[in-house]
Amino acid sequence: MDKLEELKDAFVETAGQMATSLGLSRVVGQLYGLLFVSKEPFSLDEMAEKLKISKGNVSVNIRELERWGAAKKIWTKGSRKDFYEAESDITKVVMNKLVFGLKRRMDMIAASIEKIEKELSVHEQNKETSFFKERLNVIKEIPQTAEGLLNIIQRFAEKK
Amino acid sequence: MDKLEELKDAFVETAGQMATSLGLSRVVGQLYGLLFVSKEPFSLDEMAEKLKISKGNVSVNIRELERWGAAKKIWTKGSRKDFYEAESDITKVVMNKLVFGLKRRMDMIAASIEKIEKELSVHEQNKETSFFKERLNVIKEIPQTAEGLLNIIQRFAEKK
DNA sequence: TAATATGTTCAGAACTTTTTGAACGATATG
DNA sequence: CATATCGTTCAAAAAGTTCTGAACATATTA
Repeated sequence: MDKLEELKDAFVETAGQMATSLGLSRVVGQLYGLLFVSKEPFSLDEMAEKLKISKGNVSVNIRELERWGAAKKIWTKGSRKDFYEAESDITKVVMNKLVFGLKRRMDMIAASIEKIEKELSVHEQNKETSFFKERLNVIKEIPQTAEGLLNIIQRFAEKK
Repeated sequence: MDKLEELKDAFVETAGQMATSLGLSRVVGQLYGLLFVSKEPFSLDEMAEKLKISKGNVSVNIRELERWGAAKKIWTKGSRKDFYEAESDITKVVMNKLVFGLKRRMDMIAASIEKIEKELSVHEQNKETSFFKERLNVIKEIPQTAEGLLNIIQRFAEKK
């Protein structure tokens, strides 16, 4: 195999690992990597062929990338195929996706804790409940802290 | 069932979700939650009973918590059982674990990319390789950016 | 309109992760 | 020393996740 192709493959694999490290799907990372190092856009079939995965798999994951704004469809004269290319300013897109997702989860957790706290306050008060309340107050700080951090990260990403 | 027990169960479940959101194991989160809202330490069997999971499962996961410094074994007079209680200053511990893990992965990725870059530089130079190089330079920023962010987070956590 | 070339869907297969529980070793008790 | 009570281990089961590919829908071409 061509040495250049080998290096591209290695890059695609690294992109897959990177995605995994960020809690995203491996195939999504590989697809993005593939498009990112190619000047030419690729069709579904080409992507499936290059990554040795099924067309169905590509179809689902490429649309995921499109949904995030990380890949875009290219219309090509004289072909019925959908071609895709990488949106090169990916960092912001992925960052936002991650930050937004984490924020949402933190909000859900904060809501759960508040609900418990509220129900606890209408419960009979005794030593056990007051210990529980104390603990809840400690734990409540986590989503708050996380929220603060996520804001910092977001500002950091926007500055870029 | 006792209302207070119900609320504690809800809390334990929330702790499990929180762990999941941070990329940790659900059971580890549940175990920590269980210990965290209990004044009394628990034995293996008690934890298994409360969470309705096997003793083997508890054994493995409680040691994980212990390894992180998030739970500690309590010696109790007149009992052969191991009792555990929550280390209450968990935030820093978990934060460090997460940050450290992410840093390690980013380092690995940075190394992969550098390796590719190096091999590319000894390859014949043409239009295609220079495009590839350009792209590599863009992607190289990601682990660098992440590293910077992780440092910010770490400082943030230490301030707490 | 029929045939062809696409992208999409989703049931089941393949793979991965988590959990169980029986077997085991270690330690305490009688 | 025999028995009972622990915690640990790990093979196999269960549950969860990802992938495939055949069936299908839609659009294009002849």
